[in-house]
Amino acid sequence: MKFEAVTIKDIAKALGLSTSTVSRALRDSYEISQETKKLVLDYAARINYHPNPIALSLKERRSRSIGVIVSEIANSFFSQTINGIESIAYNNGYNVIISQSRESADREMLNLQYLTSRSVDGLIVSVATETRDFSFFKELHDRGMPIVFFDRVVDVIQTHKVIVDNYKGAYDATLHLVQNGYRRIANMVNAAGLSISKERLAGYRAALEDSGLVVNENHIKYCQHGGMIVAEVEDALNELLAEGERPDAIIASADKLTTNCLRLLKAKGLKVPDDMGLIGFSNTDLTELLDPPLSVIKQPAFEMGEIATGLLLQLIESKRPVTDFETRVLGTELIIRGSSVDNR
Amino acid sequence: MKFEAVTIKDIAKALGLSTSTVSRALRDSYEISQETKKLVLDYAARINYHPNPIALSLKERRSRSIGVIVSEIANSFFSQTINGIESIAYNNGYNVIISQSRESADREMLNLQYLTSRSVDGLIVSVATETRDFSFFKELHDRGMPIVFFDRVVDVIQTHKVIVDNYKGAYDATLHLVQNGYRRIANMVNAAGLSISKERLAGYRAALEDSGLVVNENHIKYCQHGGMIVAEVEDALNELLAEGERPDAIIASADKLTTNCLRLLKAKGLKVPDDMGLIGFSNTDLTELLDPPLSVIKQPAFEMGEIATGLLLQLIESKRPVTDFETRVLGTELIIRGSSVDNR
DNA sequence: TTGTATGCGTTATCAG
DNA sequence: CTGATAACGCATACAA
Repeated sequence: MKFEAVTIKDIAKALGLSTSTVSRALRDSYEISQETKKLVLDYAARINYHPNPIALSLKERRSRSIGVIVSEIANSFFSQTINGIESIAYNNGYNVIISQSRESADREMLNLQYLTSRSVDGLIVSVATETRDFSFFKELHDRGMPIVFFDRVVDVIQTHKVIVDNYKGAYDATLHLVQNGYRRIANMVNAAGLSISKERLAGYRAALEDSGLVVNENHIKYCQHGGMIVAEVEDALNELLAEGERPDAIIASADKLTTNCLRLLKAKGLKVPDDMGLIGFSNTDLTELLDPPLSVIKQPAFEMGEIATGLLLQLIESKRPVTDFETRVLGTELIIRGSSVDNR
Repeated sequence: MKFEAVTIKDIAKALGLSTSTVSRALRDSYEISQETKKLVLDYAARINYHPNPIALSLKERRSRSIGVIVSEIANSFFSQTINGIESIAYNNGYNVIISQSRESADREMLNLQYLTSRSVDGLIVSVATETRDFSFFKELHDRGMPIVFFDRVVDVIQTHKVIVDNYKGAYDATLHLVQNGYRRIANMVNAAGLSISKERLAGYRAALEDSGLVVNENHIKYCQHGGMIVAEVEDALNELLAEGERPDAIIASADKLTTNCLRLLKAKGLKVPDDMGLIGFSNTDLTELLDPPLSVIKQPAFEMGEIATGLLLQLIESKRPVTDFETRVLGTELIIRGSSVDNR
């Protein structure tokens, strides 16, 4: 009853043809006469025929849909990326199915199973903080499922990846703090296992070392939940403030880490950047309207989504198995107090 | 080749049974012996069998998936709502397919067609600003497609709706401005056709009238694109500032309207709230960290998503056609300078 | 209690 | 050029 769609059969019956003829006419097959074609096409258009994608999926083992797994949709970076993904997918007639891992490895795997069993033609993934075991991804990929990773990528899987230059982003930001007189720069890092964490931490370390400063290991605090849970940021911050060598600035290597750090500092009456320098990775809106504006490292999220999708569609639609995968590295934008100072 | 899933047929062959027996055993049918059931279930579990949702969809004309249409994913309000939607859907074994209208009526209809042809079991929709003609929605709904509207609802369609008390939200905010000495309060409104625009405008009018103030029609500016395009906000703002009776405060009735207004005021060197009062509907992060914090009317987005999904699943799973639909009205939160002063 | 046949909408293969 | 038939994976009415 629900949405009684017209089928090929309806057309065939109405026109006194067979379903195969109709099917071929609709697909513009060379072996159908012009008249029949026109007849069928006109009628199909008139009664607003649309092929049933479900039937097609069953038959062709493809669904013209791509699965996306991110940790949280309600996160500016990811929602901006999804925007880019959807945009390209839409233009190419693909549908997007989005799911959230909420940083849970279990949930990530469930989503993965669901999406594959739903015959998505490919996957775009940014892995959960919790995930340690990537064998499921690997197995899937080995079986031929096209996967493109972005942001949080998986080293052990050979496929296209889209990331930003996290190393340089953190490096430049740290250097900027040094150049502005900060000497005891701490680093609040996302979950240790993530690719982005490692890269950003490395950039931070290198900038300090290149500036002739010594890295104080007590100044590096990991937050397993990436700042989602305020308490963990608070603990980390309190530890930093209680340090013998108390930091005078912080690099926050995740979006929520940055904003929650800012909240907590404000709550403690510490002014940014006078009492405490702060630069963080963030794609949140309004940072430039804070007073003073918050300095951030911003990722080209929308573009990342576009690129990832382009690469994925390429994989999906290429006839032969691809072996030379590429890692696309985009530049971050260092926005100091509301105005961009550095690009690429 | 890709993801060679095991089918019922494989199990049947391996166990020397017929596919129907296997199918029934898996569905725990009463007409299958305990032994056979156990045999089948154990084997199925062992080889990690999962029914093919596509085949199921084709057969049962249902997909255990729900379609969501919003204007923009990368908008705090909508991404928070989607978060709530996904959360409930996930708990009930439903999949969510999200699409964006980008405020275009055409695109909205395309998405609608796509989703229905993909056999979604129901729809959760917040209509595009551009949409004037709701006959497609109506037709779909009349044909039995369960639809729940949220935020921007459609009057002419009798179904569940989830909204906030936009009238009261705007009323309270306007009143608050009056009580703080503002007398010439303007209103920047989203596209005129939207339900939320009308409701918010009505609340604004009522508050002024109840305060003994006269509504100056020149103080009401519509922005067709809801503030997405900076230029339209700028034009509206410039017109307001050029008014003979120049406004001393603004109610911004949409998220982007609020933030872009703030940006422009700042650019013009007008301080909020000293030079110009401003309260807007907004679910954007960080507003409480602005200095001074921005006063906003905040919607319980996540909760709205949860409720809408609950209602939709109810519709989907109810055997008989539902006729008594309800409109769930939630309270907004008026947050003045970072601290909530009013609820419900 | 189990098996056989049919159909969901489509396309591919094989006959005419 | 066109038509009949099988198949994709599953559930079910009908047989046995």
